[in-house]
Amino acid sequence: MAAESDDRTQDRQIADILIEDIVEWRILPGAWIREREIAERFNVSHAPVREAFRHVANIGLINVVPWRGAHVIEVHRHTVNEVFEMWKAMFGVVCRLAATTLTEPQLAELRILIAEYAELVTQTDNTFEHLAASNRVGAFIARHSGAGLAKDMLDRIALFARWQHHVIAQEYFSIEAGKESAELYRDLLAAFVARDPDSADRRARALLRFLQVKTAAPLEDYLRRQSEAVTPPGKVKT
Amino acid sequence: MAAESDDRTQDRQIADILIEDIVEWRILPGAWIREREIAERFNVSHAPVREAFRHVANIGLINVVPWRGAHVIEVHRHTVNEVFEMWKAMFGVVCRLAATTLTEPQLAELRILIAEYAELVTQTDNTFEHLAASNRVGAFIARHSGAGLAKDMLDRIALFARWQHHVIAQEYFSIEAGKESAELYRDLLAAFVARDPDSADRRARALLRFLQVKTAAPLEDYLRRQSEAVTPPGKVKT
DNA sequence: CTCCCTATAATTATCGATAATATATTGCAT
DNA sequence: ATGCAATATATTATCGATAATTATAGGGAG
Repeated sequence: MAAESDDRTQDRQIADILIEDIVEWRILPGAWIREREIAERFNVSHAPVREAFRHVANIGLINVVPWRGAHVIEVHRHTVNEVFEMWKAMFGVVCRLAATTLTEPQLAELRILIAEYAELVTQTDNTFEHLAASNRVGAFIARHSGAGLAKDMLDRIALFARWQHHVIAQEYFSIEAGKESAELYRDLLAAFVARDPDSADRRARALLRFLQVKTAAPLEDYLRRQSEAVTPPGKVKT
Repeated sequence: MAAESDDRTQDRQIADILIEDIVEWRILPGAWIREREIAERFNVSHAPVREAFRHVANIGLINVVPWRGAHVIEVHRHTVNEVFEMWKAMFGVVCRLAATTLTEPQLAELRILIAEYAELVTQTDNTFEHLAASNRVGAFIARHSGAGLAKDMLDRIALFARWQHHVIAQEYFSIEAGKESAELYRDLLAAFVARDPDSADRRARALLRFLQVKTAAPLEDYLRRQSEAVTPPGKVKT
């Protein structure tokens, strides 16, 4: 996450695995995670686990409360909206930079990535692969935009978005939506080619706005069902 | 930083002090900081210091490299620009939210804060107090905007900006600039009162853009002098 | 039966020591 | 004198144990 520091240290490896577990909903929102439990899982002392917790907490996926442990945060309606607003804004910043910094070979590579994405959405209906391919395009732009801090922040936000969308990925993605977003990616590329930062910013936002409206309804549905399902029995504690 | 977690734990306290030291340039950019040194300074073991380093590293002010320690990052021209772009974008997001969530009493309080700021800039020429008052206004908006993640990110970005501006605070701030930015704050408040998110977004950006153009020249000067002063002798290593 | 206080158990926070790693230094061969 | 290799040193990474803290369960009073 932070400028290619080697992931050889245990705390980084553990943090990455925990993050992946949370984002893929193997560890559910609201769940408490204990140092000891994780330490035993990885056969290490709890010291590196503590540091891993700090990493994940700084990403924002868990909340560490002193002498209690850490618990995964939950998905809320206004959080979803907030993440999207941040995502649009920060992706806009990065694309603005990218419009002036991307080199010709990088643009060529980006064109290929987008073409691959456009082809993928017509070939398979595995929505997780669609998402992965889409994320690959975004990550490529971020990586080569010359952004440092902005790249880190965008990565974090995109991680959050991935987490929130994971549970509804199968619903909101369709062939037509895939084609349309591929088209929007091509528009963005055109802005890069034209070296037009303002246009890149606008089109980056437009791309995510499309995603925003596509995901709004299914996510709303999910959250409604979720809250109706768990509130009657009483507060969950585990 | 992360949702009112108690600052009673040592690692949090140490992290906060280190952050303050860096932002106020008592620990200079590029400097290496050692666990042992900090541990002795606070009369603690180095375990909490490690965690504090993780905190500061996740903020982005230092870079932890395995088996080497941590070093404060340096100020670069493109970083300055990047921070401003992020700041504008994220402040825009938060103000967009604030336009719909700020309550009437909060708006009244905000009006007072802005008035205090406007008065302050005409009474004292202590530029650090100007900055502090300005930051108070921004922090108030962020705190009551209803933003969670966005607030955290904005806080981090504002911290970065404070760090980069600290060294030129005396140069870029003038009575006229203070008056003009107070006016821009009032415009922003008007957008809040009108409950107009789009306008709030635009005016938030305009406010920071004003600061951006005001700081650009002095900061450029500083960086030029800085690089001319240190490059001839050779690479710094401490 | 409910509420409050106390004792216990579970968990984290901190410490001190040891192992692992990278850099700097020294000696040697060229 | 210079470049390379082995060694020495300094520093971090990890571990195991102890101290500090919180939540909980149980008992007693109202």
